[in-house]
Amino acid sequence: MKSEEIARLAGVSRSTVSRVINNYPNVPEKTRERVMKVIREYNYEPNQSARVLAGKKTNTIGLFLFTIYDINSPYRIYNNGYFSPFVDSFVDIGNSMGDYMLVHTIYKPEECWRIRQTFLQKRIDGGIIISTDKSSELESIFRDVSHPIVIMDYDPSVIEKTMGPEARIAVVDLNDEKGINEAVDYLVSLGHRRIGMIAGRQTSYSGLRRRECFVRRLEHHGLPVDDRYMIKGDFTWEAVVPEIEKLIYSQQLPTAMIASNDLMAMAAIETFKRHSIRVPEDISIIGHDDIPTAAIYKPALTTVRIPFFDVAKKSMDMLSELIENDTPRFTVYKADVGLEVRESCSRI
Amino acid sequence: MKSEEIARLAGVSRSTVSRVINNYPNVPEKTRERVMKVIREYNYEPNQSARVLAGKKTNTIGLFLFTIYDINSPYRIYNNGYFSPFVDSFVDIGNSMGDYMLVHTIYKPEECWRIRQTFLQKRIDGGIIISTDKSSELESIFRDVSHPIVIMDYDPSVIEKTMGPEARIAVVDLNDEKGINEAVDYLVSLGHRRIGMIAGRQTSYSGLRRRECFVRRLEHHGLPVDDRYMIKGDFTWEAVVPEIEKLIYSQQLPTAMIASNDLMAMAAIETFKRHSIRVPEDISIIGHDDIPTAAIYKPALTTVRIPFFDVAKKSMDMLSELIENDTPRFTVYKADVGLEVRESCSRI
DNA sequence: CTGAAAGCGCTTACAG
DNA sequence: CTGAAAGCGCTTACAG
Repeated sequence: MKSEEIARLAGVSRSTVSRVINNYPNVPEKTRERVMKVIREYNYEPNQSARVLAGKKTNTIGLFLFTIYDINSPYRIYNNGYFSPFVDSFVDIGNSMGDYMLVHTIYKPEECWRIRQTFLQKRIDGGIIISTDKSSELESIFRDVSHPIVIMDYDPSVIEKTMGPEARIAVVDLNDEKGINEAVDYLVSLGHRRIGMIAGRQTSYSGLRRRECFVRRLEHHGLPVDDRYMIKGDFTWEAVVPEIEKLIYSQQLPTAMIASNDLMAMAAIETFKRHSIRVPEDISIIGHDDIPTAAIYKPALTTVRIPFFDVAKKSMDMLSELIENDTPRFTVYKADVGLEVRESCSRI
Repeated sequence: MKSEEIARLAGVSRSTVSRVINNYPNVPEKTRERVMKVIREYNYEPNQSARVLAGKKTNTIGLFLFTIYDINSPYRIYNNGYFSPFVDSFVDIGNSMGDYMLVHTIYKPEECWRIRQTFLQKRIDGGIIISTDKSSELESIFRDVSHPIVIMDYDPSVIEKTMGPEARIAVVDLNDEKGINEAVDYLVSLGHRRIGMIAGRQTSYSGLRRRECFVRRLEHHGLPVDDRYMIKGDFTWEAVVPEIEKLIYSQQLPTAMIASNDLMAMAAIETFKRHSIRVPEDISIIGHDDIPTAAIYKPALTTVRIPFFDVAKKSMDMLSELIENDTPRFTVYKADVGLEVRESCSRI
């Protein structure tokens, strides 16, 4: 079934059918009705490719996720409580806006060409990129591609520097400073003075920055930044366990630790438990992100909450904005985060 | 940049450029090289819409998820440990096969027209449908749409009856009988005789069938099927809590229970714990699915394991098969499941 | 082995 | 308000 047949059956031209489909005003109600009747009767849907080729939008949004796991790891991307709420939210929001969502997983920077390809093939109107690590491959996309992009977890200043003159990019940033400050302040208010950190990968924007904020806040309170308590993690469970074990063997424990994500917080808690160090009785732990399991976990995790849905909504709104306006521009949005107090910390 | 310009720059016709792009054999290596060089130099990617309009495949697969949650529920689809490993796997597998994945969430049967629309607009070559409840809307799609579809969690016999003569449908089914039998047998081997079930929604294929298998297996062992121990759940956490509380107040507890999914198993465990009934000391619990959190949970959940990745892989293979062969056909694949023994059951 | 030409199914100035 | 016609950027018989 194509528009030509609809036209014939309704006794009009293809032009008129097209006007009806696109809801143009210049067609009388009676004609519109007649055409719609035929369209409904035959379950007609216009061919997407023909429409796009003739100049319409694709109504498709690309969602590109840079996973932190190896493709062979059994812990894959969406299992990661950080990504799945985002995928969830983005798909829902896109669908409810009438858009189709193309979801793509990127395992290595070298696969970035996939993003460019998707744009150049004109499969999507715009893209959401959830990245973690700084990569030159990604930055080359900011330079080349003039299509609307919203990016999360990337240093805004780097983007502003790298992006080409045609770029239409928005950055969604988290107010990490506020989140980390609240976490540190809370521990201080509970009497803690020996506070450590389980940091995220330092090649990532958020991993690096959360660590900086942490150090600054300790100094603000006049507390020592003890290198022995600064654990190098990489956002995954596996990397944390041996580091925490080393810490335990050193016999020098802090009284509290802040992790750069919840998974690492839980990995630490499990490791402490296995060595009969109780949380929160013996050591207090704060996570980051508030992934869905954080609340179910025992002890329920005190953590810095990311409002996943709101962040996704804001991102999609910004993307729509960029899609509608075809003038190059650059915007940064800083999303609010806040400490969610549960059971994993105690007064000293 | 379009093929015409590439042709001009390479000194050939658009036909030849097309032959190179599509990797047709009838073009000499030298010409191919020359064209490829220009293509690479200009980062040329053929326009997807033009290709499809001219008769090529879309290389896009639709993934349609029927969620069990209300769109307003804070527990949304991917948070549900059942869906997210599937989304994960499907996206990965599709991407690695060179396909694009269009992910769509369906909250109500009335939204089924979205699936039909996606097919009729020729956005996808085929679709994966992960359903839960029987719905006439979905069945009307099996009747109308002649596009390749793989469907999970749906009664194969119903599909075979409803599908139209042109349908190219494959069903991926789980060997629920084996899973439930192993669970019951395991509890019996631990000495349990008063075994209850926390059933899934009885409007869903798997909810209904797991219950049937459970009843049959109890009878096989000559054990009583006690209505007081048959809890009505609906696969969600919220519905289980009050039912378990009713059971607790009745003062008549079974010594073991099998839940139709892990979430309900955990909801039951949490509720028992709150009433100082210990798992597994006082009551043994078995879940179903082996969602990612099942292993981290305390007590680590003994559960019937669904091999998510393998099931997804098999589904995608069957879908590719259906896409390649355009003769109508119907296939059923029964995926293997098995009991994963952990800590949530004990000898009586 | 290669190119000219038709065609895929729409949309959109343009003319009336 | 409406239709004829050009055009979007490819692919694919077809002819040579």
